[in-house]
Amino acid sequence: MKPMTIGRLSNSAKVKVTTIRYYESIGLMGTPDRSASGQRLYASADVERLSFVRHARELGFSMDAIKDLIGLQTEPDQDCSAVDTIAQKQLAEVQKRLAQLEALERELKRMIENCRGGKVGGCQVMAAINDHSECETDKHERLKPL
Amino acid sequence: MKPMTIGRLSNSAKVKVTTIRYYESIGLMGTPDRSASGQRLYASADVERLSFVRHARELGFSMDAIKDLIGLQTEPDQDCSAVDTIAQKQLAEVQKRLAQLEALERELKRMIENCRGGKVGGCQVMAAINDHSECETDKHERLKPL
DNA sequence: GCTTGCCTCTACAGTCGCTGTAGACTGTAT
DNA sequence: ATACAGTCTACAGCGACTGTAGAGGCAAGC
Repeated sequence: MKPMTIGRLSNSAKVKVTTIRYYESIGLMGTPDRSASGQRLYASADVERLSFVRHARELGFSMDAIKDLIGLQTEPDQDCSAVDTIAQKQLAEVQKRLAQLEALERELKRMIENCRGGKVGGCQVMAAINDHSECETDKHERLKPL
Repeated sequence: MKPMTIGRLSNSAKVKVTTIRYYESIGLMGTPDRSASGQRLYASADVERLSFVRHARELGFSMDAIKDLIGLQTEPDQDCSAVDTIAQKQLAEVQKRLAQLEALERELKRMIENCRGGKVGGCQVMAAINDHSECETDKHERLKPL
């Protein structure tokens, strides 16, 4: 069980060094031991914890949700429905976002198909952006960044 | 053609007052006339321009892309292929994002379906986040926020 | 004229989840 | 001994806004 430096942890868990320090600063990673010269020292359990965070991020969970999940992980005797709830919420958000993006895709395709070339002045794409009146995306809330 | 204040423009174009000022600060809205007391004064052309920006944002275009589109709008005699290119690029990004989210949806569904209740210690959702080894989302680049 | 109450002004800090930079120190290989 | 990669702290920046503070402007009712 020899401790590893932050760089090795970074390689093992595939999370950048700077990001690890950031996670520490927001309380996701606890405060690691330090060597005599002040370098952070990690154990293999930290690789797992950090990988867990990375996987959860890849699944689109927010930092807050991940904090909750980590909290639950440390109480293995609790009922697992809290975990299920968080995952369900995440799925619902993904599906909502999917619906928005599908509407967007239809809209963009429609715009592009109507474009027959020519000058900007008569461009149907421009016209479509300008006259958005009967567009379904209008009904949705503001789109999060792509 | 009586000029309107920023609040009326905000109502007409459905863009918040603060956002209008922000757009001005990044050069999307030009510098409006001012009343004797320093209040911004807009014309109906500004409603159209601002609505155009809002529609483009709703379609997910980046600020840079919108700047380009506005630039093109002011030269109506140019060939419209530049507009088409920007829209195509946007569609491609939407489709890429859709593919990512669909993979995510499958993954989350799989996780949740495997959950049979019980204690956190044996939770399959947790296990799925932990052991992500054969997960397709791993192959994708980092996910943008939902 | 005066008050009420909303509108507008500027300037700057905060959001999220990091990333990048500067400048100094540490550890290891040759 | 030297070179070079790794690590440290502290802080600024990203995009696209949003929120705040504190001041001044404007129209309507009394």
